[in-house]
Amino acid sequence: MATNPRRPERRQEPLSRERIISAAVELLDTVGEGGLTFRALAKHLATGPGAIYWHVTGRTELLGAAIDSVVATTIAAVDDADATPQEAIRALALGVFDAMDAHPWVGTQLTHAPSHSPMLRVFERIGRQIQALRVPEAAQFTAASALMSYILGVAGQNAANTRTLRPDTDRTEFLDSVATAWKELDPDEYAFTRNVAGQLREHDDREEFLAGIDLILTGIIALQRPTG
Amino acid sequence: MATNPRRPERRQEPLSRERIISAAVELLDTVGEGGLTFRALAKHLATGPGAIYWHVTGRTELLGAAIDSVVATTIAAVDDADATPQEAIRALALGVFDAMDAHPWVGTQLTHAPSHSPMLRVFERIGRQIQALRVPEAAQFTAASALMSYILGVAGQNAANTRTLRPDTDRTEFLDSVATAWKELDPDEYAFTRNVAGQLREHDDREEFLAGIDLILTGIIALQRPTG
DNA sequence: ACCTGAACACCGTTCAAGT
DNA sequence: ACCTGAACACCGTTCAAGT
Repeated sequence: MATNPRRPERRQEPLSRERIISAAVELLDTVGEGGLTFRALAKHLATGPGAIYWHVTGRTELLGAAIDSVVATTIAAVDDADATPQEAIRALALGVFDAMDAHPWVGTQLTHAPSHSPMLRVFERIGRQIQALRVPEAAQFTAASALMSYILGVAGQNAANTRTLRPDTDRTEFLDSVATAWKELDPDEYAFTRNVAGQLREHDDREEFLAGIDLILTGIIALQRPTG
Repeated sequence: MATNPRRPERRQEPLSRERIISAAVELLDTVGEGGLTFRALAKHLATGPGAIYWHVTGRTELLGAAIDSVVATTIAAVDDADATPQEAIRALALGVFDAMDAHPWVGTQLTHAPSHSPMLRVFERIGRQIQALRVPEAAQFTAASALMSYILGVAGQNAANTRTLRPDTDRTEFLDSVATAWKELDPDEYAFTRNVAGQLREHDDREEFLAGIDLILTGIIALQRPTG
């Protein structure tokens, strides 16, 4: 018998940085940030924890590489060839939003990444559209940064929410529970919050996110220098 | 000799939730997020790690209480009695910004806090100004959320930066090094980023932050319903 | 009621030893 | 060159035992 039909541990390919990172992404998606352990990852790759260190310097770099790979793929997939600058920015922002939605840990790690390289990719693509919007040079950095910060903020909050959530509760159920909690706040101290609790219940995360982008875009367009 | 002039361990007051939290804030400020250990905290309070659990359910709650106390104090100190809505929002945002500056860990933990209560305080105060700006009811939630997300995004980035920084490097030195790194990026892939690298060098964090707030405020004011 | 600190079940990371 | 896995130096958290 030359080949064993069911090897219990298949060590298909040799270990590689690439395989490690994609296994890390898988683990992050399934068990969350806390579940990404060198021991768990090693088991997943049918090896010992030490082996990983040959390809990766440590946990920080591993997390960084994981987001980088996810964001890079997402950003590359956004097609803004025939779009107006505004449309392109919305498409880009939505791309990041959907990536966070699929991988909630991206939201937290986006800011934590020491390389900053995933953020830099987004920043560059936003910036090009800012230029296309004829924003004066001196204000271009501000405009692109504002959009970037907003996107990061939403990412962080979304990640925080999914982290708080029981894995089985769905969106509307969650929003309902928050809205109910808000309605029970002290009427004097939290008058506004109580008042908008209803809007929270019927809100769509993606639309709300885009509405925020549009607010900033309105502000940016007000900076526009004349054509010609 | 009734009193010992130099008691080596002074256990002034009994342990209390309050003392634990303020010791936690002190530790976070001095040794950072990673340095806040139950063992270190216990030593600081001249007790054992187990004692802390009598007053606090665990590390998550402790961190939450720590930001809550810092943000609550900051927010309470912001006086917006005689300000226009725009001025009040700027003052509020700057308050949070300065709190983050003094306590870099706040930036990260603001989103992580499970109670969300520090964010809720800010949200409420922003919201009241949004109402004063005569934003239509249906858009009030969006407007307040956008400002909130932006503030959180900047907070997160700031925290990430100070975390990356060697404790001794100062602001301008850091900005210079980032600007230099940006100038060395691939000219085709990062044309925009290279282009604004100069603006990064001469930028003021606080002003940049406020400029972003103003962009969003411009967008919000465009939503304004007519007076009367 | 509150505190103590040893003990438990984990971590990330290192490193001698293997192939 | 690459992998192995025991070992080290930590964690947060628990809990019997003390006051």
